[in-house]
Parts: sequence; C-alpha cells; structure tokens
Amino acid sequence: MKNEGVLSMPDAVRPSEERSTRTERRKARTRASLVRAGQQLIAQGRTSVAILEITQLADVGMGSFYNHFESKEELFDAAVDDALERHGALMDELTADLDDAAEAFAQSFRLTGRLHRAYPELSKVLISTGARLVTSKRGLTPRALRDIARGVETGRFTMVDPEIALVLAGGSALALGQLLHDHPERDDAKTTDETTEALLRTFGLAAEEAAEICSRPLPEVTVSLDGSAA
Amino acid sequence: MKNEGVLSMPDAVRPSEERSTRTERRKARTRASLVRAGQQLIAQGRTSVAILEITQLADVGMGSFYNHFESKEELFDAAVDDALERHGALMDELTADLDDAAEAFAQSFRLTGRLHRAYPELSKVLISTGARLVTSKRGLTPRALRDIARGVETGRFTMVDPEIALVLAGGSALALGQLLHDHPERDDAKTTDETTEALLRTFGLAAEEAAEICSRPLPEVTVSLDGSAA
DNA sequence: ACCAGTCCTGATGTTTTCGTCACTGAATGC
DNA sequence: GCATTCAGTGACGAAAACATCAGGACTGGT
Repeated sequence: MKNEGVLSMPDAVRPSEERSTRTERRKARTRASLVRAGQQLIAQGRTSVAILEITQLADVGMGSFYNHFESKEELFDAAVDDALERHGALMDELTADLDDAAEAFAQSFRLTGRLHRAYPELSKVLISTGARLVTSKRGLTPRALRDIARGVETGRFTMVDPEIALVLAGGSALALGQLLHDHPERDDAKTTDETTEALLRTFGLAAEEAAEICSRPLPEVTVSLDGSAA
Repeated sequence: MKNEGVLSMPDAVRPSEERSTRTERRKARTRASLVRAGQQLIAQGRTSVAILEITQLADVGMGSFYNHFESKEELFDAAVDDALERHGALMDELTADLDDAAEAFAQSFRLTGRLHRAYPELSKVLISTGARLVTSKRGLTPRALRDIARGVETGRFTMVDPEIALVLAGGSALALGQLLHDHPERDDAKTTDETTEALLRTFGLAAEEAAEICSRPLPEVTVSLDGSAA
C-alpha cells in the first residue's frame, strides 16, 4: 500500500494530472536523490557499495532507502532506466519535426555521440547498460527501431532487416561512447559523424547523401542528470 | 614473498620453459577452478556473491581464494581476461592460413556469431565485458584491429579509419550476441552472416563479393570454458 | 627417510552490511 | 484546530562476509 505503479515516470511531475500534493513532491524528490546517487555510482563503476553510502551520497536518511527500493539492484535498475528514458525522450523531442527518417536517425546518433563527451556521467550510465541496450524495450531502443522501420517503409533504407540494423547502430553507439571516453584526444564530432555516415551507407543511402546529411547543423542541447533540458 | 610476477600467463603452462613440476600444475589447477567458477557466475550475472560461495562452486577450500586473488574484482577480471584471450587465440588459430584480410575478418566474425549460441556461457562472459571490449588491449580486439588494418593496407577495405571500423565491428559483435540470446527463435547463422555482410560492405567491399565471402563454409570448431579446443 | 618449501584448508574473531522499527515532524482533511 | 496519515530518520540487533592463520597434505630435493 505504499507506492503503486508510479515507477514509470518518477522524477518529473506527471503532465496529465496536475494533482501533486506537497507530500508527493517531497517523496518524488527523495526518490530522485536516490536515483541520482545511483547514477553517480554507476558512472564511477562503484556498484557494490553499502546502502548506507548510497543514502549518504543522496543526502537522505538510511531508512528512506527502503521506502523506495527493496534492494540495491532495484535502485540501479531504476537509475539506468531513468537515464535511458530521459535520453530517449530528449532525442524524440529534438527530432520530432524531421520528416525524413534517415535524417531523424542520423541526428539522434550524432547527438548521442556528442553527448558522450558533453555529459560523461549520463553517457557512462548508458554505456553501463551494455549490450542489453539493443534488446531493451525502453529508452533509446524502441525509438531507434521506429526510425529505422520508418526508413525502410519510406524506402529511404534499402537494408532489409530492421533488427540487424539496430544491432549495428546500437552496438556502434555503445562502442563509440567507450572509444571517446578512452581516447580523449579524438575529435568527438568528427568521429561520430564518420560513424553515422558509415551506418547510413550501410542502411542503403548513397555515399554523397550520407555525407551531406551528416554535415547538417545540429540543434543545441543542454541536459543534465537531474532532468532539466533546453 | 608468496608469488611474484607470475600473473601474466596464469593458466597454461609457460610455453618456453617446459619445467612444470607437479606442484605448479596443482596450483594452476586450483586457480583454473576459481577462474572457471568466476566465469560461471559472470554468465549467470551473479557477481556479488560471497567469496565462500565462489570457492564452493570451484570446489576448493575457502582459504585458497586468497592464495590466488586479493579480491573478487581481481578474480572476475581474470575470468573475463581468460575468456577473451582464449577466444582471441582460437580465432587466430582458425584464420591463420587465410591470406585475404577480408576473409579472415569475416570468418572470425561469423564464427563468433555461431559461438553465441553454441557456447552461451563463454559468450555471456564476453558480452559482460561490455563496450570496453572495443578499447581493450587484450583478446579479440587487437586481432580484429590487425585484420582490419591489414585489409586497409592491402586495399581490400577502402574505409579509412581502422578504429571506427573496429567500433562498428566490435559493437555489432556484442549487440549481435545479445540479440541472439534474447531471441532464441532467430536463425543465428543467417543473422550473423547478414551482419557480417553488412560490415564488409561498410568497409568497402562490393555487395556481391561480401555475399560470396559470407557464404563460404566455416571450419568446425569445438571449444569449452575449460580450455579444450579442437 | 627426512626436511624444507609450497599450497590447501576451514575454523575463527573481526568487521561490515543488512533491514527493521519505533519515533518524529510535516501535511492534509475534517 | 485537531487528528490522522505518511514519508523520513537513524539506532540497533541480527546476519553475513571478510581475511587471517595455524595446522595439514603433498612435493621435490638431499
């Protein structure tokens, strides 16, 4: 009888129903602090810390942890989920007005590449998801799959199997992030755009068109782990 | 004053010096049991178990753990390393006689794809490495990089940046494994070969040639986690 | 046959972590 | 106002995990 199915969109105020009492907001804030702390720890690769340390990092009382999660695993799952979903929603927002599936895909991929450098903490949380990113039903994956499928439908992509395309794209996005982290000297924009270009060609676009799409300007974006976006 | 710098090549007998006393072999066996247990646990995703449980799974005494490793992390690192190195060496062996870099790359990739189904435990250990696979200096990665570089040198691959090629290939290999695990109904050979084909095309091969290379027969292979290979 | 060296072993004391629970204070609704 | 509800809190007893160490087993050399 504590919290029911409110896990889906934890942090931000539910847009539809404005009914948010002060108590609910405080609860959400406490939860968000914990999720945030979980993300920091994941980014640092320190996922086997004591619960006490988590709550201290989140600056909440020890007991509060169990008001929201039953185990560390549950918290870390929620933390990854939150990051994935937030990133996915952001990409959605930034590519909503693009009619061309190829361009929508390219923009998302390129923006994600930039993000590895611009927001390393968020990026590391995404990377920590590992390969199961590509079979996840949440966050980025369904959106990428949708873009790819739309590209196939509209004849932009001539490659047949959307899931193989997703494997190529998702795996590359992951690996690209790792590469950029481990080689800070690399030009992230250039590397990302070249990778995107290669993917577009693989999906069936002509070389020149792929290059052209990847040279288009990108929207400015500001995100942070705590959810603000502009 | 226990063991000095003998960590580098733990398991197998040092090839150069044949001096392997019975005591050394016993030690190696104990260590191998622990590594093996570590791999099983990684494959099951249970990496936060008590050390006691690890030694029980390995069927060695509790104290033996500390004869070989200082922490769980060290064991798991060694376990991943072992799997990576073993896999890499196997691929090397099976593609040693191939002159064409494109074919060597394709064979390795296709064999790796088959392996995800044929040896799910080994595969899961590899996948657990995550994206840092592509920047690792051990195991598969340096070999793949070598094949790709050779392909570029010999003019088989016209794509310029070997590291971007590696990102595409490594990320895809990872994601492909995950896909095959999560969708048991998929034809692993077909899916793998299509992916390989797409990669070859991306690297600059003509479509027909890529298809032809990926339809060639593969060598039989038998591996197991404990190291036997035929 | 004996000795020295090395690894194996599990019982043990110590330390860490867990998860509960009774209490607190704020907020809500009557 | 006043009572009730609910999330927050941290101290505490219980449980688990740690890492050591003294003794045992096996080896290899003398």
